[in-house]
Amino acid sequence: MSGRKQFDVDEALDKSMRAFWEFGYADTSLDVLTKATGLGRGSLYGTFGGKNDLFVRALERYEQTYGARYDAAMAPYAHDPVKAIRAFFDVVLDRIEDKDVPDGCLVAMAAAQSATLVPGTRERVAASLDSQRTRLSSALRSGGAPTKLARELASFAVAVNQSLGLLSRSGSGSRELKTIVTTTCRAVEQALSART
Amino acid sequence: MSGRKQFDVDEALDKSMRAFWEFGYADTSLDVLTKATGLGRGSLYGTFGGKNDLFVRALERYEQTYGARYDAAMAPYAHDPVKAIRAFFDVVLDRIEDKDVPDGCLVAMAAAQSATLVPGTRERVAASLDSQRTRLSSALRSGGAPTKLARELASFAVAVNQSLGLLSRSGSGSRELKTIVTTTCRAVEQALSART
DNA sequence: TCCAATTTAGATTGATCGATCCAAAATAGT
DNA sequence: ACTATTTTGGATCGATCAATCTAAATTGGA
Repeated sequence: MSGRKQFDVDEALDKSMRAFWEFGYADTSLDVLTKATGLGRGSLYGTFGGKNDLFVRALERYEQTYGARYDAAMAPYAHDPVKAIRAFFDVVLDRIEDKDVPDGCLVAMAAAQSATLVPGTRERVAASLDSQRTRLSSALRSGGAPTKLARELASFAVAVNQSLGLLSRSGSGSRELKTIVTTTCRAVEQALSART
Repeated sequence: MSGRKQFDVDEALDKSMRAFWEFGYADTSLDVLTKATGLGRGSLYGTFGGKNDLFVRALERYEQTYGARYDAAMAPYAHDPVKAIRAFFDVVLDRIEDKDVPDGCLVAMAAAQSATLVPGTRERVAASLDSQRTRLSSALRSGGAPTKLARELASFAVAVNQSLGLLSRSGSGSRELKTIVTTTCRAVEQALSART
């Protein structure tokens, strides 16, 4: 081998992301990572740094990938906040039902494990949650919701979203998750309409 | 020492519960447990069996302790479902603010770590979530909600409750948690009133 | 064609894990 | 007072962890 990488870095990152997503940080051993990517330890360390660096990269990739999907799904409903929220949750439900990808949500997983992550990484996860709040909040505001209410409802929706990721891990069926989403969207709708 | 235990079994269980609650299953090593309880490994194994047995006992203790508080708090509102739900969440918020006890929720923690628990324990956690759903559902029904709606709203409230435990772990302040609870209670209220 | 540069896979290291084991300690019953 | 019984704390075991290191492999440039 030579001065050229023998593997696709992006593909390796994607496979690492799925491994972390499936098993969480602590239980994704380097053995799991080498098997998932097909690479040796040397290649992983040389390319990404340590395990935590790789995890942060995976988080970023996750945020980027699904952040783009959220934006795309919500874009058509810039002045219909309820539909925007519904579109947001539909992306989430689709992802949870997607057989090609692990259950749950990488960010929810990371949040639940905050206490045992490498110190700096905890803030990284919190930032990820915050960016989600911001996304939803601005979607609601662009639909006419007052700032304070938009923030409250965004907070609320992010909370529900986290629990969807968590519940789908502990045996809840997609029917139950859908019911929760429907209830949530109704709540948002009524909160907004009560306001006008 | 002799045929009599030299320590209070219940106290040791309580301290173990708090350790699991704070660090989660995987990151509560036997070293942590021995330090938390002040006992040696021999005593822990002799009294409780292995680590997983102790964890299950801790889960049961948690469920029993807070289950009783939920019941007590909701009892006065047998025919006011909205107030009952609010009382439920007030217990949760009180617990989260309680300085004597770790952040978050042991069940939420366990649910998030389902994938890496000893196989039989996962079902135990799911059962715990289910008992919470049942509790809320019957409180709603006794307040006059139709069965199906009661189940839906109970599911919804359990989901929000899980996320409170999760968010409090990843840096959300109690103000944000309170807002989420308020939004949730409003949602329940409106869902119930829309029904009549 | 051959060497320098770089990647790679696997061996290795020190630490930590859950679990087991054992000798010392201490009381209850005789 | 003495012995049998049980508890106790620490030593120890094999396994696994993240991380480092090394030698072989490979190809681009001279």
